[in-house]
Amino acid sequence: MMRGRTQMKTGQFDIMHTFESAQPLTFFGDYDYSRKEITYPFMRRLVRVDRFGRVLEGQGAAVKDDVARRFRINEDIGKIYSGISTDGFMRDSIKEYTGMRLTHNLPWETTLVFILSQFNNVKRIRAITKRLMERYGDPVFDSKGNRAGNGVPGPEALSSAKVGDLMSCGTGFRAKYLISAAEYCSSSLDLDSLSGKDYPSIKNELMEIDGVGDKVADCIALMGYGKLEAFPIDTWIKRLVEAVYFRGRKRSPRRIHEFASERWGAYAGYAQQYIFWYGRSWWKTWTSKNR
DNA sequence: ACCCAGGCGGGCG
DNA sequence: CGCCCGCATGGG
Repeated sequence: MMRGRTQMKTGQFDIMHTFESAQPLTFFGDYDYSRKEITYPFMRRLVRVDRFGRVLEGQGAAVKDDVARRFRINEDIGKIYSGISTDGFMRDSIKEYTGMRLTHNLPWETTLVFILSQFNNVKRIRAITKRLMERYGDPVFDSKGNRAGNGVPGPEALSSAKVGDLMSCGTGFRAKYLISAAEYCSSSLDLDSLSGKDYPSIKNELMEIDGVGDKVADCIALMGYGKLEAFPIDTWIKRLVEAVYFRGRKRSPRRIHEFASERWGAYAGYAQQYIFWYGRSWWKTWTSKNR
């Protein structure tokens, strides 16, 4: 782990891939394609980050700390790459998306986004999240003190929402899950208090939330708590792992978890992110070639 | 018209 | 334990 680094080296951070790769920031943050800058809400302030991971907007130590944690600035990604470069598929995925980093977001933001993700698509998750922010989020201010939209609504704000109101934001059948999760996380479970616990404990606690199953719990553990050994298995990961590593034979999620843990160990979550994002385009050419 | 999308809970054998 | 089903909604 390198110390004292205030910005990421070129090649270690690709801000566009990081933003686009269907992580929480994709859903509640924004990306300026010409300036190559991400903006996102944090503690009622607008935070702006450039392609080197430098903070351009947002005052205070809390903001600086959040940026460093959120983009994993002090992480040695070269070490992780060598750990997950187990074969040609992994090397190709890293080559294609070099600099794509896992983000480490706030637990509740991550929970909200991935409850919405179930049986849904990336574009729609983003649209729904944006609508919930507009309707239920607290206002966020830029460095000049001007209002710059709303933040992600906390569990308190959503616990009193009506199912019908959430559905009018497009949540569909996920409305009831979101409300019960908000109630649970604003009364029984303080998500932030889980931060110091280990991966299995966190996952078990998360799965007590109505609407959070195995896959969503792994996503929250990975992208909301930074547990890099978590390996979320969605439909893409399942069929990609089966195709690449099991000659297309069906494998249960339990066996895929075992496989990922043995193969990529403490960095399985990073492997998962690269398999997921690279594999979606790989799948199209592979299936057309093998028909 | 039909199919699918970063799943989950509930019911069944 | 594994399997099957329904579920809201919008885009291809």
